[in-house]
Amino acid sequence: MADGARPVTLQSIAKELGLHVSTVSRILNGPAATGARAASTATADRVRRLAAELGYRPDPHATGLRTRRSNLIGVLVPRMSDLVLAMIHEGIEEAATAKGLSTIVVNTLDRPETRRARTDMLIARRTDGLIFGDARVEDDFLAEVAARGTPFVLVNRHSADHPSVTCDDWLGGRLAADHLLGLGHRDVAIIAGEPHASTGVDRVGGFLERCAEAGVPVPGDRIAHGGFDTAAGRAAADRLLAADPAPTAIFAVNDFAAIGALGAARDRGLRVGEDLAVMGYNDTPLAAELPLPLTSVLSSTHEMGRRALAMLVRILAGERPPSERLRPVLTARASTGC
Amino acid sequence: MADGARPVTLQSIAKELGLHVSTVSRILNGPAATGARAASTATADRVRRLAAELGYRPDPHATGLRTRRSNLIGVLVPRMSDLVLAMIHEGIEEAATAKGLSTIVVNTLDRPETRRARTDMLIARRTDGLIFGDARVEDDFLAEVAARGTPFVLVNRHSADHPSVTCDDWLGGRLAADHLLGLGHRDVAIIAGEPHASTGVDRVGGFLERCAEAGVPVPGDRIAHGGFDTAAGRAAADRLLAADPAPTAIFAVNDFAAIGALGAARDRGLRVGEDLAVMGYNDTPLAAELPLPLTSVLSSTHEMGRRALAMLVRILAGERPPSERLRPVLTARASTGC
DNA sequence: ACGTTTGGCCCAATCGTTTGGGCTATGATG
DNA sequence: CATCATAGCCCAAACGATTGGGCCAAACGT
Repeated sequence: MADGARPVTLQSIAKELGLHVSTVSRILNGPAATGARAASTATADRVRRLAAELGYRPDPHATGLRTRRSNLIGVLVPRMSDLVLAMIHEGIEEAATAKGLSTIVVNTLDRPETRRARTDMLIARRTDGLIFGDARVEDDFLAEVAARGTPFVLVNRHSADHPSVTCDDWLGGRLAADHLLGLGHRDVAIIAGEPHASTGVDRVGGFLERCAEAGVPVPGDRIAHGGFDTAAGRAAADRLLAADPAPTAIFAVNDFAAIGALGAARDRGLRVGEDLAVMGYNDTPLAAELPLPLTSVLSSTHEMGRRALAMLVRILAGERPPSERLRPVLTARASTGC
Repeated sequence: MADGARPVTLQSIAKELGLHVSTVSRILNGPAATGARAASTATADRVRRLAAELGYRPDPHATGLRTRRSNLIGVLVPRMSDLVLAMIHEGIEEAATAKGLSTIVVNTLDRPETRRARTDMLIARRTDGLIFGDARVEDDFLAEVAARGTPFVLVNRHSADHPSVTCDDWLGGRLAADHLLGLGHRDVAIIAGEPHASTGVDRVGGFLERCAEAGVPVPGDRIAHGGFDTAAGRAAADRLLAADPAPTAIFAVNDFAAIGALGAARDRGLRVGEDLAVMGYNDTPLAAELPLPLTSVLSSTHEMGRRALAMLVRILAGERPPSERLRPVLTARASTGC
């Protein structure tokens, strides 16, 4: 506390105590090993005490300049207003804080130019590493970033063999299919999300695989692509439900899209959970609390974020950790008649 | 592009061109005024060309060390998984990018210790200024931060006379009351959110004021406090609807709380829009797309974020801009029978 | 023809830390 | 008693950019 004018630096502490700045530096920050050799315990105590009293905080600019490490991690997400990404970021931040790192988050809006510009900016800021939450199925840009030598991991979506932490979306898709098939549905439709996101692609893939195993065909016109948000979900459901006969169940690869589907169903006078089964994905906090609780598949977003950061830290330390897939869990609720 | 080993610095450019580093610095960055006096246009061109070719990016650590500016803004929010804050942040980020600034966002979870720790960290990182999205009605901490000399603005919630950009929540509350009164409701209830947030307090205040003007009393047991999320909204609505007689309309100060109320109403067999009117606040993208579209009051979150950043920039420039209140707009939908 | 301006640069200090080497007593060792 | 290790410090050179002053020559004014 109690500064006001002059910032407190190693210099000021050193002078105050009649020591050399390097001595103070080693005491305050050096690894215990060096610290021990650097000064007597008595001196070290005096230094630490004064530093605490003065509220000394090393200048990250100076440190960064010298060490070439900023302790900053860049996080790129399509947009933070997507709840899933916001929760992942909370996990990232939690883990980062524990490691003394901070994050700079940027919204790329899933737009290549924005993404490139923001990535450039993050690298120009000398972030130590990046976490991409907006990987695309075919993603040359990532290879480019890798070639430039910037360490990064992917989260939520995977791409090629770049290190990533994701939910096992393929399995999640299978679980979803399993659930609907178990309820007796034989004519199911999918709101598939954007084709460039592995999340959607895998969920659909797993779903279709399971359906195929059960001998239930899902023709192409039962699959509607589009965005991950409510409006897109509503539009997609409108298309699907316009068919005659209409499907008896809809699997949306995202809770918000599922909510849109609920709206579309209602507009058609369908009773969801009876005439039509609807399920989502991610098990957002909202899903359980909706007027009509939504069956959904939980992907542990928070945990994904934490692990992504942990993985990045390992990479920064020179390791080459393998990608991770988290286990999804299905929770059945009223929207599928449970 | 095309580096690989040695980072490109002013030095490397200067040496390559047989110039002095200071000359290169002035050309590349100095204000046009100095730039002109710094070198001939021919030299300036050569420098700029080479810099571009080599992909020179000034080292922010070095710059920051020298200039004592990091071009980083710290943003503190209760949590980014609150859609309202996420959207505000998008606005902040947009405006920040345009000014060459970046943001470090942290979640304070509305917890004082977390908040203090994260603020310390942001200051230790030498952020140029802070934006608080988690101001409290009685907030000594802000005074403390101000006393330490850290420039900041508040966004979304105001407190004391600290500079802030908020929605005119009082007016918003009045609009809400106006709407319900206009529909003939004379027994209304409020899901009021947390008492430490000015958003909730003001919305309730304006609402009550308008009701009083209309001669419609709203007794204390018609006001339920709690969180801003769906679960809290459901719990609050459960309490309110348990009364006999039950209110005919509920004003929730937040869309998510309103969604919870929708659930509670449904569980009681009430037809929202007919037996019971429910309205929210913020006009989240979700509100219009819900199975039962929600009447809500729009607070331009994006704009709020942009303005908050603009205001902070002015403060950093030494000005003392006045606080701003943005105009809310009510949109009537099916949940109030429209 | 001889100041004086000024265009075009270069010098060097500085910001705060980190870190590979000293340097000097003191105590232990042979 | 000479030698050596060691504890406990100090020195100084970075890191990369910024910035108030020079300094020199060419152009200009009278």
